[in-house]
Amino acid sequence: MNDQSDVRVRFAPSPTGHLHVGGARTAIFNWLFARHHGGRFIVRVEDTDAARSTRQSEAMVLDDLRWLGLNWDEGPEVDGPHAPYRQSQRTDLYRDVGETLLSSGLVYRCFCDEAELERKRTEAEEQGRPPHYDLTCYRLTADEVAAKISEGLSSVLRFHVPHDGDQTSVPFDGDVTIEDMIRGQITWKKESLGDFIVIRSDGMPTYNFCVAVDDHEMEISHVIRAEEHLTNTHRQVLIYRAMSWAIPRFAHVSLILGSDRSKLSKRHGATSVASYAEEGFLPEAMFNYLTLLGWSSAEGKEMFTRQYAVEHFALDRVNAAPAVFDRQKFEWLNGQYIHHSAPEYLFDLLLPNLRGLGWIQQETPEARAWFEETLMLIRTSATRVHDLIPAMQFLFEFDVHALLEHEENRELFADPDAAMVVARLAEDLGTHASPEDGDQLQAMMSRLKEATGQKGKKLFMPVRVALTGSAHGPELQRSIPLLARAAETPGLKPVLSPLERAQALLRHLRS
RNA sequence: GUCCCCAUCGUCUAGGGGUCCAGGACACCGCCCUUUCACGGCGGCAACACGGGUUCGAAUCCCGUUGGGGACGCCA
Repeated sequence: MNDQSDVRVRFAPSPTGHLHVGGARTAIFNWLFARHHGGRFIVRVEDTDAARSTRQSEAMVLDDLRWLGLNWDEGPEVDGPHAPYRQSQRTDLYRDVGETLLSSGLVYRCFCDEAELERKRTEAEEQGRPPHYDLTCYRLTADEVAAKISEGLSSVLRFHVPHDGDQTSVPFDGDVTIEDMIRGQITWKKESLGDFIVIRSDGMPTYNFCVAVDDHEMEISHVIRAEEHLTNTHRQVLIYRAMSWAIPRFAHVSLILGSDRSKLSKRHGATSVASYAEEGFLPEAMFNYLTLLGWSSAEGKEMFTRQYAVEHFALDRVNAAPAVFDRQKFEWLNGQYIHHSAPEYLFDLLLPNLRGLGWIQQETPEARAWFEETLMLIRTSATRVHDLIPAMQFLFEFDVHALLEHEENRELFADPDAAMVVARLAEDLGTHASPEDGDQLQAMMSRLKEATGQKGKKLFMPVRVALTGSAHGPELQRSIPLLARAAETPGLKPVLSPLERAQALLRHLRS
């Protein structure tokens, strides 16, 4: 690690569905670590479980990573010096290492079938023993093994954890100690470790085996991964030792928990990055929030760019305790990003929706400018991107029936004074042009004040409801001009002018 | 059950022997801003799991207890 360019880290997803937030956070920490040290960020697809892995899932996971802004230097679709980066395409490599281990006696053939193993496991558990393999096949003589093979029995390759009493002399010790960069020293005694399968009966390698082989072969310097893999580490270290390979540094990041403090899973609701994207969360906010789940900047900054995180990220500021995923804080952060987003950016995000709703019919410069001004006005009311749509609805839809279905609006116009304000408003809009800026609106309100004798809330509220259809919304000073100009902005859906709105309401109040 | 990890406000966290009757953020409550709703500003509530050590002094170090989580698979 003295030479910073030697940093090589990897994110190793199994392609069995969309990228989950836990995986995303692990990917982010790896990416941050690589970028901070000027190292390489590698993506390796762990698809040795043929039954569950699909190419479609792989594509989804890669899309999710890209959405988060995590680019990889080596991996699928990019390639690199250690290609291929899909484990299913590297099986020859694993088989070779398996053979090597078999010939040196560090791995043995095991003929026990799954049902038998299952039986032994439950038996061991009932007797309060650790559910480790009972070494039946380890004790087989060469002749017995040969006999079983000629019988046509299928077998797996099993790794033997060396113990002191072993007859075969072994070149390494079964006790394992690592210096985890987040958790410090962690030790496993060989007595607590069981022999484990390295190559399945169908010839496919198991997770713990290919991880070790690939991390070595790909020259991974730091293995940064979730804590659920912590207890696998001893197996991988044993494989490194058996092969006399240099052992990488490990850093086990704590788990992300649901509100009940168990590992975050589907039953806690949305857990995939894609589902949050669909819900209207911004990639910048997701990146920021996930980074904050376990890491904190020395300055205590809570909102930051990717660049800031790259500059300040360090593993020694990563918390060893698990973190509960707090949707409320995530929503707050997302809201902050939206409140500060450039209207141009929001407009581009929303464009497909606006087209779908018919609110924009032609993408004219005028329509674009009008929307940007609108978004500037309403962006502070949203916590998710899609909240912006209902916030703009009053500009495009006006329905007197719906308006009067609201109790508070009915009560408002039951007051003759309020109804009278609407009448004067309609008159004013009929004789003067609709106010197209704040000054004109102010002038109109002054005239209305004089004509009605009303002021304050009793003047503004009837006007607000009459023109926007609701007692709540952004400031009138800017909303009304926007509404007035919408009617004459090319490219927008044709909308009712302020005058038409006031007249429509008036007709209803009188009937 | 066995092994491993973890333990500061409800949640995310700062803190790593004295500067801590513990700081920030979200949420919540109040006030201000405001013709409404938001935004924003200000303030409030709220935590060192427990018990033993070590030390002049412990949220910080050690041991234990309790609690939580994870792993124990021919899944990854």
